Amino acid sequence: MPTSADVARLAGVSRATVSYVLNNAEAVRISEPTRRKVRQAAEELGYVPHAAARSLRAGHTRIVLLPTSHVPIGPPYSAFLSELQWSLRRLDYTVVEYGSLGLSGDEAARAWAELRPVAVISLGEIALSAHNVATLKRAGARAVITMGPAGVPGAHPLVMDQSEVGVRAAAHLVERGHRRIGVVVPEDEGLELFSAPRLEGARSVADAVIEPLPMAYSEESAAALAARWRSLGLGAVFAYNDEYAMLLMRALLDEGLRVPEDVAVMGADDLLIGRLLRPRLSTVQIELPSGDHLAELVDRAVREPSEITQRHDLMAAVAVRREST
Amino acid sequence: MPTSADVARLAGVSRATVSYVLNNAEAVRISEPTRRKVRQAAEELGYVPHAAARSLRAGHTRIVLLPTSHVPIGPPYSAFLSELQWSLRRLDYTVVEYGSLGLSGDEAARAWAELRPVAVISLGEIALSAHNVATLKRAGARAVITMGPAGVPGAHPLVMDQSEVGVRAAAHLVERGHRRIGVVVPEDEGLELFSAPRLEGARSVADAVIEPLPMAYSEESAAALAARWRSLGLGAVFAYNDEYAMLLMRALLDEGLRVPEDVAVMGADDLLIGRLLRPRLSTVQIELPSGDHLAELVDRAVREPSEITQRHDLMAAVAVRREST
DNA sequence: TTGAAAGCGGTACCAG
DNA sequence: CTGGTACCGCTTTCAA
Repeated sequence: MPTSADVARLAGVSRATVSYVLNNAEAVRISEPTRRKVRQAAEELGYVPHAAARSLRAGHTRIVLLPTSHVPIGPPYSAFLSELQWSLRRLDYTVVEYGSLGLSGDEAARAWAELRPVAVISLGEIALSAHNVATLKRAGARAVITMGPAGVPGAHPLVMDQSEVGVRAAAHLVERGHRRIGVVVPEDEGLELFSAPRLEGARSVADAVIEPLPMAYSEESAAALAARWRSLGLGAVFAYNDEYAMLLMRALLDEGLRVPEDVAVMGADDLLIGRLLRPRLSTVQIELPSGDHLAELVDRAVREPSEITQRHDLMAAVAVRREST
Repeated sequence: MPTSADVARLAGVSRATVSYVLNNAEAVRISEPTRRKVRQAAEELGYVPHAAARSLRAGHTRIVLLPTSHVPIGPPYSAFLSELQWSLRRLDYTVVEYGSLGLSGDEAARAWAELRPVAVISLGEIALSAHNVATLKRAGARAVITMGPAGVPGAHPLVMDQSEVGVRAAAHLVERGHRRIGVVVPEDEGLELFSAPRLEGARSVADAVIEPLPMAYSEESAAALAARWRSLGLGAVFAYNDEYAMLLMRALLDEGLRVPEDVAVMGADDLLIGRLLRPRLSTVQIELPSGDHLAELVDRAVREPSEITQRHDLMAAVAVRREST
């Protein structure tokens, strides 16, 4: 691969001049003929600058690190994430997805710090300590953003509190006269990040008696749960999200139960599949900020780290009654 | 941030020794007391090596670049992708997601090359020319893998040919006695990468007369299509994937049509939602390789670029009859 | 067994 | 307006 020295040689100028021309340096005036020579030489050689060398010299990168677990977190969140990536890209950041499953907070912080990211956006898969945040900051991170339920000292808290979803669901069911409420908890690994707070949220609602119901994402598991439904004595169920809710509702209907007369069913995330069956599924609708919005927040934090410190609440949840409750 | 020089100073040794100790260099024998001193100094300072500096010196990176468009490509593919990322991470690669929407092949190749990735895995959002592949190779890419339907000269072709899905669907419907077949084509932007080959595949089936039917991912659009269904004179429909199929089937049932008597409905991707309605949805099941498998392929290509050159076929598709056809 | 020093590719200061 | 040069942090010969 040709370097800037090769370009300089071919153009008959110095490396400094090459750098000035190719970066459109404002501070320095370069004559038009020279500019042309340099550009043409670069073109001819197929010169491409070396990002690592540049950021080594600059002392900072444009990397935004996004730790990922490989969990199917559901359409609204993955849409949000990909929008976020896209928006960051437009602001000229380089998004690095760092699979961090199984790493401790210390290990993760160290591994991330090696890349000297200018910002880290953690969804909460990894529990970061204040010390970990400090490590990242020392390594050049101008913003460490956590999106879990808990705030971490030193980090910018952008709260995405899933417990609110559980609260809305349970409150809605209580309002409609139910006391004993089942809450489906996915057995599938990795989903606790979402399911645990949702369960806790439901538990926190006054007058509700909550019964956790483990269930896997399969027809068989749903059928098994439906088969023993009558013995549970539950008049209502909040099923983690719309997919689990639909799976369970289908099984309950097959079992001969009437929805909502015998059992009220509530989902979450307001997915389109909730409208495929009759009765239509009641759900908890979630309002996520746009990826653009968060990207701008990150950008501002990077440019002016001191400015943004207060806690931002990112998520709103509201119950939507359809026909299943 | 402390550098290796700081560690050296604190430990009372040279930078070279620090490097040897921290990288467990085999070629050099360092006394145990020295090792301890160095390790402790590094620990004490919270030293974290600088990845960019290291790879600048080494002359190569461990970056695998994954261009992304921000399109909802559906569960089986996104599961495959996240599994792939995870497997690459385990092989000690750094996965960089590069949002490349709207870039031309030339622009994309240039932007990617700046990072000097050791491998590029393109899903086919960007049409790469042989020249672009050459640019990437010159920039240090030991493997350029394309997963679209078409092979690119110089790249390792890993074929994921979506047209096979259309072929299977149409063939299944023809086999069951249908001639005039509607094919739902999503209006949603970005999905042509999948939908166009699926349509073409269906078109290629002998004895089938194909009618493309644009439809958006919404109840309204499905209802509108269902409302004019009787006037279309189609006995069967292949609906891009299970989600569109379910949306349409729901609308057709609401319209008073019987499935499969009046109209046979076929989906693709074998999603769980296909089993929520009655009749259960017939579908084209797709067999994707495991992320592990592809990651190993990439790894082998990186280590021995010459070895792998023949075209790998990654995807198998097979029609699964349930009750809707 | 350890240290000195060169150099990876760019950028930006200071001279001329 | 352009060139020389020091330096970013790390690895790796080569000498001592």
